[in-house]
Amino acid sequence: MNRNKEIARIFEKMADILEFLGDNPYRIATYRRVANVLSELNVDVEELLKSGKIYHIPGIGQSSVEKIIEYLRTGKISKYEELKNKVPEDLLELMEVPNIGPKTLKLAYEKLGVRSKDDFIRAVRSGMLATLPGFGEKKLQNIMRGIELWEKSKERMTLIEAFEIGQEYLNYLKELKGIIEKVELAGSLRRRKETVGDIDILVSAPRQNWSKIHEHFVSFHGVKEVLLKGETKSSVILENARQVDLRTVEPHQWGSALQYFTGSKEHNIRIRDIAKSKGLKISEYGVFKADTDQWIGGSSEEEVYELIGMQMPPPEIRENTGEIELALEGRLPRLVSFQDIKGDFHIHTNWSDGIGSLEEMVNMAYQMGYEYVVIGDHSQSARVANGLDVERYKKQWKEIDRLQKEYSSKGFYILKGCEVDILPDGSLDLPDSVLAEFDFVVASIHTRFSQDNTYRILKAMENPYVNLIGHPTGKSYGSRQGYILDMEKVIEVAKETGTALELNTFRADLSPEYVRMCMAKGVFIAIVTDAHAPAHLQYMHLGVGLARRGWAVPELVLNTRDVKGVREFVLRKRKLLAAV
DNA sequence: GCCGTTTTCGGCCCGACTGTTTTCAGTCG
Repeated sequence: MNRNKEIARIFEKMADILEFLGDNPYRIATYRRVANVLSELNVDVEELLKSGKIYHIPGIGQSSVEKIIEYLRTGKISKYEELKNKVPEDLLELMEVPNIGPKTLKLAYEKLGVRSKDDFIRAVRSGMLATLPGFGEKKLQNIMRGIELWEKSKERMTLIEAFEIGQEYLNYLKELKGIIEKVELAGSLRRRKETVGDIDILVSAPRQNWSKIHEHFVSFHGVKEVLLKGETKSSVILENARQVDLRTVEPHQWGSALQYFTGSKEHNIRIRDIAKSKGLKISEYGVFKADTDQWIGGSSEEEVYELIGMQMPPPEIRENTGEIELALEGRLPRLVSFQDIKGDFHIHTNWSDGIGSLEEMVNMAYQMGYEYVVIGDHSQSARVANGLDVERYKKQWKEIDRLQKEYSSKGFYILKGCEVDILPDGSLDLPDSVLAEFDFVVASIHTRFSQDNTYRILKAMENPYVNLIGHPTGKSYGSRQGYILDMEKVIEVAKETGTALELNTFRADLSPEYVRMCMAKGVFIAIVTDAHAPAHLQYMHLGVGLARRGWAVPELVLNTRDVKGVREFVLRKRKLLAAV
């Protein structure tokens, strides 16, 4: 799986270099597309090669296949080795900087002998860049600001952070009651991507209101800088260095605009291509007849897709990784939705490292409209997290029993659970005799992140009382890479033992690719919030979004089961491994 | 570089904003 990403990275680099060199833009787009396809792939590229399926992946042609074969055989791609010598790598990095593109870099490289990032910054400061044609004072300022911005915000926002900012901005814009018609978050945030670059907001309103809306938008209290402000488009930087973009369209353009600004780019390119083949043209302003430019629709997203003869894929899967083909055939699966969720399997209380009391946490779960919640406080070896020993778990159970009496009449169940540590040798932090008394057991790794932990997880799954592997990859939102793990093996053993894998909303652990692998192999996932405070439970809908990105279907999401179904899941494993 | 119910050659998604121009190039999404 990692090889897919490695090859993808090389194709991405080659695209950058070719762009710098001023190569054919369509070849560059092709390289980027290959990179995108490879990194989203849920099967190892060598397998696709063996089965010949790689030749049927749209976007990957003969020439790319040859490069992939070369990489698998030699570990290198000669075309890349050759291209690498044509431009200093340090300089290419600057392609990520806002307001600096290939043309600017090329010019600086050729006319000023700029060879590195520092060279470039010196050339700006010393006024050398200003001597080039087309570089006025404003442009230089923008470039300098771009560099500052880039250095400050190299890391992207987590989905949760982006959602919170987006929601606050949304509420602020809704103050313009009667002036705006509809307002919605778009872009990668709407697609529930694990990380978000900047926040896109779309508003529909009659044209005469637009300038008032953009004025209001840039006057938001958290705005530090206005990057641009126009009639249809504005862009601001907030105090926390995050960027927010606003687009305005007329009410009848709402659907086509929302479709367009939701993306992904790869998805939209295909959509427009399909429209074109049917004699239509799609832009953010609507669906048009290609020959006459006559507007034929686009007030709703459904209508846009219907006009080009396909189902509407949910935003979360609009990545051009197979959803378009299925939508054209009318065979999109029904993905899990928040309404299907009946409980949360992994929350903490102030018995360990949470800040909510047992009662507060349970009450919040009940308020969420759930049927049950699993209390999953840490076990003893998690000392920094105030982990519980057997005696304290038993005390907690009494408290749960007391609370349960109160909630029984409401048809709500509090399941006794724990997040038991998987120790370095793969054994568990609590004896089987105690584990057997829990209703539901989550097992997680919290130590030795730098080693291959496959054996620990496999061993934990072999335990008849372990129902769910907590944050299986150890990843935490890109900030922590996660340990080395043979996920294919983990998924295989999860299937054999009847163990579920956790999709952890806070960490965005279990990537979409892995969720798709689980779905393909018939392995259950459980979406959890890992809440450490009552309010955290509300992020469940974002966890559902992450699961949908992995094409999760309700049948294989444990949270869609009622309490009886969950107990059956637990019992089935115990029987399977002959523990009862 | 990829692709084909008009095509194995000749196309390839579409538009906004900015800055430096005076009709357009560069960058972005």
